Amino acid sequence: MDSLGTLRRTHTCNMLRSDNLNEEVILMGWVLRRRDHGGVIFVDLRDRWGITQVVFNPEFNPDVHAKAHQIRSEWVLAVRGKVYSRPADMENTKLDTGAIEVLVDELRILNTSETPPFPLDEDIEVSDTLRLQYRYLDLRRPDMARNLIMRHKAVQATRIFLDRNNFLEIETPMLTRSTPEGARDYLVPSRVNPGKFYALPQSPQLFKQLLMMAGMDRYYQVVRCFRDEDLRADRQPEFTQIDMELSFVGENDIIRVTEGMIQAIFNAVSGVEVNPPFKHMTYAEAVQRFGTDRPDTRFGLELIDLTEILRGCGFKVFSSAIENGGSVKAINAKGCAVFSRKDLDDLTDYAGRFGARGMAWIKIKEDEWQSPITKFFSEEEINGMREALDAQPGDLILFGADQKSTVNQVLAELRLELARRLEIVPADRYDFTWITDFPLVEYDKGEKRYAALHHPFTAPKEDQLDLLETDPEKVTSRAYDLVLNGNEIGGGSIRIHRKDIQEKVFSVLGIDHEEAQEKFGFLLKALELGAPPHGGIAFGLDRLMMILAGANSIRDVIAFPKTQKATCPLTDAPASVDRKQLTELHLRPDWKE
RNA sequence: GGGGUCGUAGUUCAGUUGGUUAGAACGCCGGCCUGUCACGCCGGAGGUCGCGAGUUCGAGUCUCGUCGGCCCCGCCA
Repeated sequence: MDSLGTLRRTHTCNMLRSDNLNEEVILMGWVLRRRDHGGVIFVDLRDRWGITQVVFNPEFNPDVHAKAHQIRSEWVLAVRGKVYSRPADMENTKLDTGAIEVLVDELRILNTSETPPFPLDEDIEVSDTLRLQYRYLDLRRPDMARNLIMRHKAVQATRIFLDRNNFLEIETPMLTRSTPEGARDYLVPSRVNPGKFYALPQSPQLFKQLLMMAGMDRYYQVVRCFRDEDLRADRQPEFTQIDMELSFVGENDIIRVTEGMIQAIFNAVSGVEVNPPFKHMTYAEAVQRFGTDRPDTRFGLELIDLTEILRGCGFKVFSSAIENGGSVKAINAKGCAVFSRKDLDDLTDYAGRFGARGMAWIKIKEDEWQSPITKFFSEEEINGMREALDAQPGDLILFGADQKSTVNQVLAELRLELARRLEIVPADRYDFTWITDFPLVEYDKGEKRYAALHHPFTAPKEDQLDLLETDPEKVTSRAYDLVLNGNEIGGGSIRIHRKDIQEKVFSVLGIDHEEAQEKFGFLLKALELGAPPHGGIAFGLDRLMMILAGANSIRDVIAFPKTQKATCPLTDAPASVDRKQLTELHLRPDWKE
């Protein structure tokens, strides 16, 4: 006889309702909580579906009741009993199953449990190390279980939607070659080929393009990607993308099909209606109005450019920033003139974290513009600012003046911080924006060369090919990002399908012919052998789920995530390996332990 | 590589100006309790104050170092 005996589960712990009265049922699950009254004993039995109260009554079955006394938290039980309605006024409206209970006639203890290292039944914040060390307990908690269930539903909806739209799910290699562009690779030494290494994919980019060249038309994959970079709340060394590529399409075809996919995901996961088409905004507009290419458009506090109004003004910090090619922009924090000196100091400190060397401000009062810097401005400049900012009494103006990129970054972050402080961010709104017309490349001052903003396979706009040689920074690419509430959740582009253009772009990026052949020869060859026009996109599943789950970190939507040091407290990975393993891999174990 | 912050009972936390026996709540253990649902009542056990050094008559508290968690910059799309 196995440990279940003859018992087999008939219902989950979230299934029984008043309709089931008098049915004999068998439930299995974990003991969330027991309430032992000496006489009657109540146990809240939990599985991933929910909670059902089961009752042990000494008058009904003394033997089972006696056995139930020893039950403790997180023991695993099988119970057989009959469904009863709870006595009048004893229903628990907090539980889906709160109208009923199961009076137990047979109890089978499937397993005992030690006292758990942290409570599973409360919303207490437990330390992350402990949660990850005992992740299997953490995942029993309803919030975490809900997140994983959500994630499953999202992936399921994705597969159904894409299948109906004639996409093929095709797997690409996890062991591939290192790519020079982009993030640091995770490397895997080759035993069979001494001194050579595979890389784990940062994305299946080249393979999915090759699949288009293979005629697969529409490809997708829910795929793990790897990047050996430092972690953040929204960055893990391994993460999952919904990766897609389509042939014979332009930007809008891809945008249309993925909007449908997002709609299907939201509907399946949370029943939230999203309404495509989503709005579009150019990169230039996003940077101008919000200081970033992933604007949170759920609230105002937009950046106002005062550069032209204040050119040559008497305040040297501003005028010299403008003379040096920078800009002056400002945010009108409506009604914030009441901010204290400390509030302003805090905001200045905050701005400092993003490179601001200071933060000028003006409080708009009924009779004056209160600020240490007002005296530097002419009446014309004051009036110009008043008009541009729509400054009204009670407002607070916050300035940024520096190189353009610094001003944008500082004010973009300041804007978010202000919105949080003012609590003006609508929590249950989903604001989608497509960002388009990105520059193809930007100049990397450190590396002294142009770097691809998206990646080196992104197509330039076809009417700007001439600019590639003369003024690469002016070239607009055919890339697009989908931004949701200030988070970049997806990005893609129409790719280069002509060999001559791909070679030209490589050369702009400082990859000479020889290097291009060595690293991307196989792609260039494929472009010579009938490559169709194609493009694609990839969505960050973890980030999307984080937003949908209302979580603060993608760790909360990943079953077994890593700590910020990229370790796993559960398995203790990464770990040392035997000398023999290293030798086999032709690695020299000569570092210090 | 850098900045910030945290580390005290199983858990979440408090701990005054450096002061003698380090507290609370929950949990745990024992007892009582037949309608609770965060059950209740009574009693009890439980501490390498992350680790190491230093200052001091005396360190949970101050200093330095170190390890770890988290947030951020750099990095990363």
